[in-house]
Amino acid sequence: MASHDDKGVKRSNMDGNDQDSKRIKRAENGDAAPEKYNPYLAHLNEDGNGNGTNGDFESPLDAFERHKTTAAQAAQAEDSELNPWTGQPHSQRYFDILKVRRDLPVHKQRQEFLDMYHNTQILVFVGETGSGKTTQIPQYVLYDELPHTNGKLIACTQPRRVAAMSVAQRVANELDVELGQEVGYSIRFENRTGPKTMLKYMTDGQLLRESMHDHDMSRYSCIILDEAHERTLATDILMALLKQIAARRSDLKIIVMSATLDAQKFQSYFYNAPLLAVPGRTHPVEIFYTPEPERDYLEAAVRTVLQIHATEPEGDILLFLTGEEEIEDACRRISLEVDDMIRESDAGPMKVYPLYGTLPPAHQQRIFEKAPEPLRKGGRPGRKVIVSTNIAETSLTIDGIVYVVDPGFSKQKIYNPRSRVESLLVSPISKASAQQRAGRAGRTRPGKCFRLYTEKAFKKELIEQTYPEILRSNLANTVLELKKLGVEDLVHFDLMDPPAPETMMRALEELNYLACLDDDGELTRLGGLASEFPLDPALAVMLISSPEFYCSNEILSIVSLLSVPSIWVRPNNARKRADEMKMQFAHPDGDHLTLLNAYHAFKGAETNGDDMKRWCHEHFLSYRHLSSADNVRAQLKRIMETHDISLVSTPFQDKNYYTNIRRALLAGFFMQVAMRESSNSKVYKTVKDDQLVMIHPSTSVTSPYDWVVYNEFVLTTKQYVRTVTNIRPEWLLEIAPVYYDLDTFEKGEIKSALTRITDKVKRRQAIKGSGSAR
DNA sequence: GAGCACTGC
Repeated sequence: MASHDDKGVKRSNMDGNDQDSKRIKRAENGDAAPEKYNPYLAHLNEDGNGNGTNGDFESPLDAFERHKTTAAQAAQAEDSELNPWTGQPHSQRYFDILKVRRDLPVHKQRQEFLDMYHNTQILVFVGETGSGKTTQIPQYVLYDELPHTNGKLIACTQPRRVAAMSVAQRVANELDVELGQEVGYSIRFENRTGPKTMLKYMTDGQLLRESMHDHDMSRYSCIILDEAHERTLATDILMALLKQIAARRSDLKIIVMSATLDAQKFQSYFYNAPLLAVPGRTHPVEIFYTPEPERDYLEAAVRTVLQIHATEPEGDILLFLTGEEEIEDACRRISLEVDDMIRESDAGPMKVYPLYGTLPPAHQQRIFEKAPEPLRKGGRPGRKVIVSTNIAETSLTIDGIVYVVDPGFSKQKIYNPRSRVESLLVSPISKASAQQRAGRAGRTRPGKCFRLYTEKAFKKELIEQTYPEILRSNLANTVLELKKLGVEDLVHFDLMDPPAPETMMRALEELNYLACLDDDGELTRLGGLASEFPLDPALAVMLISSPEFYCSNEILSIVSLLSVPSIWVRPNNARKRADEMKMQFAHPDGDHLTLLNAYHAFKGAETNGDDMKRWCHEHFLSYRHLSSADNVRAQLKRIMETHDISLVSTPFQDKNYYTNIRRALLAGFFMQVAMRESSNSKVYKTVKDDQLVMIHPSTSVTSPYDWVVYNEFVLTTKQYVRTVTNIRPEWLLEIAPVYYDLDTFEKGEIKSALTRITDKVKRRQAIKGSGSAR
């Protein structure tokens, strides 16, 4: 409804004067009645025209005054026999949970919280793990915002979907309501909220998406940003936006919730907002450092795990490593050594579990199995060890961990704006990360953390905080979003950590080439359309342009496949068979086309009624990722339909079926093109930035052309381009004439090659022109 | 002839 041009217009009337008047009326009622805090007399003050809670019943809430709730008052309402929000009798489970809730550290400070909340627009809340902040604070707000009186919602954002879903479920139980009614959640692909919803958990990215169509976030009376210390891209942008919105909307309250470390940074960023700190509930963790730096951290890690097993009392171990390969390797080594230990020194049994994101969920679940029993009655106790990436640092909590082994490294995304390459690099972790890792040992009882670096290194070499994502990313997508969000002046957009000017410039340049921004940096129609899609700008532009190439159905499929993790499965023990299977789908001219073939085969088998899990397994394809591509496709298709982007195909028998698709790829990816150094060479040079690259060995392109378009640049042992498709250079000049304006090219092989091609095309056109009647 | 930290729309 609101295009980005009419921002600010709708505000005055949408906020609702009648809601204000209602609020005032209620305040008068309350003030007039001396019994205003007695919920049981509340109905005597009612004017009888149903401005009460959701149903027609007497609720203790009727005596509440917005932004004046006290902890005692709220507690009394919570103790009522009837649910104050629904009028239904409270269940026994409700009262059981209530007892547990009142035991949480945060409960003691409910009044203190409310006092602060009443007196400020923005509040910084610091609570360590186990404080109960994520579940309780939104409920404290609920009892103070009284959403039923003004129809506005309370939002609580989470960086991850699972968290949004599980916390919403928990809070629905705590409030004794059905999930999706008074309490709901909203994540990509799933909106479980309804007309009654008052409290909504959501991912930070989802709130950002929403705000693209509601620049003032006018649906909400309070927005709680949880886990703000994680500094996701979405949280950083939301913080800056909310800072702006707060100035326009005095009725909007904001709570920023974070773990301890950088609370002051949040405070000073939000105009010295007041701070409330609540202690957590964890057990002490003893920290050990190595006296000398370790040369080989993998070896040291394996050794430490075995030593714990040999000498420390019962309790499970968590070892942090950086990636799949390293983890599988460590698991093998630990298992072998433990077998020796059992034979030689009667050690207890030990089960080793790998844990990383690309592991299928069923395998991930295994980490929750119990530690093994002693090998014989009265024998040494069994133990489990989990060897994990950073996923166990934030996303997954495992109870029962007593020992943590921390070599001090993780893979981190790095962005180099000069070469425009994002890559993963094994880097030292931050102090905050190290602390978080250590904390994983103290969730159920006192624990120990073995850091495989010296205390001096911890103090002197580790940075305080991991750099926020916004400083480590290509910002093309972000800049497009900001433009759509109505942020006019990017340079003065008040981000907590402003990215390097060069990164901004690169993003603007990229968007300008993609015609999403005009030369003045204004959003174009294409740019506005592109921002509607949850895609990187190049993919969005490719999708929007695809009808011009008569293949939007196919490009839609390809874009979806490129938006999910790889659909190819290649188990270590069946690589050859997996590769052979992949060859069945291979298209000699391009990996994009191979992906499409696999997808079409998948959909064909589905129509046949095959058992798809089995079919995928047999064809070494990932059922999970193909299904999620299907999901993405449906979402993108809906967006295309709402914006009248037509879905068309070239008939499959037409000889141009694949050519059209290959040409359409260039509409978005004309900047990701490489030219072969010389014929028969394996080395390519990327256009304009002259990087030397090789085609990734996973390719299905059998006879590479001199020119290829690629989906991504990966920097591993070598510089590779991955997912490549053969193209003809004359297409470049035709499809992206601005970017391929030869005057803008540095002198070199690429420029001369393109010049030759331009001349050839001109000659050919001249002949055609003179030869045909047209 | 390699690899894929994690997350999100």
